[in-house]
Amino acid sequence: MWTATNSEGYPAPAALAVDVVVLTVRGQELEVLANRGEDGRRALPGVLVEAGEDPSAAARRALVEKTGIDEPYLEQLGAFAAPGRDPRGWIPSIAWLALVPPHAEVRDERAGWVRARGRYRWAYDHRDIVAAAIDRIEGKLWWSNVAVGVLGDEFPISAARHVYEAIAATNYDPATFARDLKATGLIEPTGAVRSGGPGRPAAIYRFTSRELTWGAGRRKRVHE
Amino acid sequence: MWTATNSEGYPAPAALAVDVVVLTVRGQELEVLANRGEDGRRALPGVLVEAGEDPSAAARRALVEKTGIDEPYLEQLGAFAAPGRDPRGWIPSIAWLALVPPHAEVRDERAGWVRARGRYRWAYDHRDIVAAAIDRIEGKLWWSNVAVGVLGDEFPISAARHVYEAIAATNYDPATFARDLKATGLIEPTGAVRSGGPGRPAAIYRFTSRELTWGAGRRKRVHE
DNA sequence: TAAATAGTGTCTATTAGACAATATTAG
DNA sequence: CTAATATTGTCTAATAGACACTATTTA
Repeated sequence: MWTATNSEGYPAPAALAVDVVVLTVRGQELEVLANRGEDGRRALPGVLVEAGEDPSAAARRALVEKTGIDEPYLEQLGAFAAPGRDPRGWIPSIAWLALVPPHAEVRDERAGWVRARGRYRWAYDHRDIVAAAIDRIEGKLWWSNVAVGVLGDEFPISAARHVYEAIAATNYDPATFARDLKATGLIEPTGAVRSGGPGRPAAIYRFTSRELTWGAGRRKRVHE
Repeated sequence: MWTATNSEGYPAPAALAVDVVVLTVRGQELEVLANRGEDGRRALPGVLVEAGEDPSAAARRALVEKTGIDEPYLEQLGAFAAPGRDPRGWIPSIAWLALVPPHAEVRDERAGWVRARGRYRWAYDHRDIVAAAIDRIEGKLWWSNVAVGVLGDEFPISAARHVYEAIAATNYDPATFARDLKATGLIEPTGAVRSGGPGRPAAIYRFTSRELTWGAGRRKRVHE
């Protein structure tokens, strides 16, 4: 059991942790990066915050340890600090949501992608943290360009649709989806088209900004 | 400068704090409870989390110290833990949003209500925390029953309108407001009516639940 | 009575979902 | 050609804002 006492003589947290919910969309699934522990429980990537370190930097550090991603979309989910959450001692955690492209390299062999909505046994309070991450991204999906984290620089609308469908856990009509995504004002055509498979070549779009931006809010179906 | 070292020999946070953004609506204004410091800067009510204490309990404790409120609407805003945020040392803070009725007693004579959107000098990073609180409540206003924290058990629609207008910083048409608030499904008529001043007596409503509930989402104007 | 507030009804522009119809590619 | 995907266009129901009009109270 880790303990700490501060210079005033009072008990202090033994450490400050960050845990990162790294999400991507692979195939038709929203997936989360998880370590498999010895006891079969999954665990989120995490590190302890160092003295003088900004927690967002620690989250980025945890992410780089597991993947090659250096500039992810990263957003704070909140603090998870219930007593007893960490068996090592009093260690509050700041949870983060990261969105990365599906081709992100996974460096750690103990880590792998699992379905974000799957029913696994999670270590600590990581089940709650993953649930918070899914809620957060569902809520922001149609109001911001969060999906920028998963999509590459340039993409056809259909690729965006697959990402949105996986996050929202629903299916969108291709025509209506394209109309409504364009109406957000978050994407713009590059002018290029992409052929390849069968079917009419698709116009290629990009997000007008890769920073977090709020678009013309849209109330779209989520789930089913 | 407070410091701490954990049992493993590494630097640890000197303490864990909570800060609470206590909001209410008085008159036509969204107001926040603030302490006035010696240097003229405002500061949010806050306490240090005790060992073994749940941070939400610490937030409630900070609130009870300043007001007589025992069962506020309380929601976590997130962790604020940038290095140097607290001159006393490495003290991460978990920020909370509390919504209380306007008649809440203020016990501490150094504390008082100030306009939430006013331009004051704030201590620490409290300006950011207050801004986060305003963003949060604006965003949830028409999607949930958060306003339950400010309104009493029973109220006429006009009282709800004043609260919503202060939070959204806008004016709503009374007829349209009533129609749309009822359409959320979050309120129900008590059957009672209230007369008193001039004008037709108003039907009295209550929230169907005083716990946080999500209603039929509504995209309403905010600001102006 | 006038003034004030509450509540009903209506009109319009926008929007989301569904889906028909057309366009353009690969095989 | 057929199958597959992209894109345009149309229809409808729901919704938000505006506002006219009616209802009921106090002074």
